[in-house]
Amino acid sequence: MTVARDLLGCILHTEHCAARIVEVEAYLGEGDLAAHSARGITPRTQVIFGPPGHAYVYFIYGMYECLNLVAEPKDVAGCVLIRAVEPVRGQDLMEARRGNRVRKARDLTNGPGKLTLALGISRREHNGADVTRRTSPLFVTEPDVAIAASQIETSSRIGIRQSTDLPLRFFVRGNPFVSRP
DNA sequence: TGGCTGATGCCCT
DNA sequence: GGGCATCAGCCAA
Repeated sequence: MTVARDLLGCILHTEHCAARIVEVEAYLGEGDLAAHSARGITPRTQVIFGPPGHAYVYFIYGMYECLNLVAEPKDVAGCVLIRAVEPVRGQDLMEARRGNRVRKARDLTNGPGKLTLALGISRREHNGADVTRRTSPLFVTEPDVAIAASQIETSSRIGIRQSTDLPLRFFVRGNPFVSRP
């Protein structure tokens, strides 16, 4: 939960692109039925139970991939879903990868499935990547512009059917790339 | 502007 | 075989 808030403002880097994280959701280990880790270790969820600072990329609804960052020590479940980012570098490439249908700038990366497409993130190439190393195909660096605590807004999580009441979604107030206010 | 729906593949029971 | 941490397009107002 603390990690989730700290990730706001951080910069996510892939090979040719960089983007600022503006919306996240925390998924806890115990008692959080909405989390993929709720039923223990499976082939899909083993990364979540590994060391922190690694990427958990999963496939959903038959066509989208979503990016999480593992937040808890080894053997403890807990991760942060990256829900929206603001492009910083490589915007042309993001547009090319998203296709010509994108009309407004914010539609490029204002959702978990959209940002993985735009940044070129996939299970095959990025699941399990160590995001603390600059040599990694996917890594995170400190904020270029600090996000004040007063700018962080909290809400319940989006798109889930279990544990819908927990206040575990965090986003930057007023940022146009946030998926929903 | 907001609500509904089809697309589509994988994971787990 | 059911359900899913989604998205874009369509429709009614």
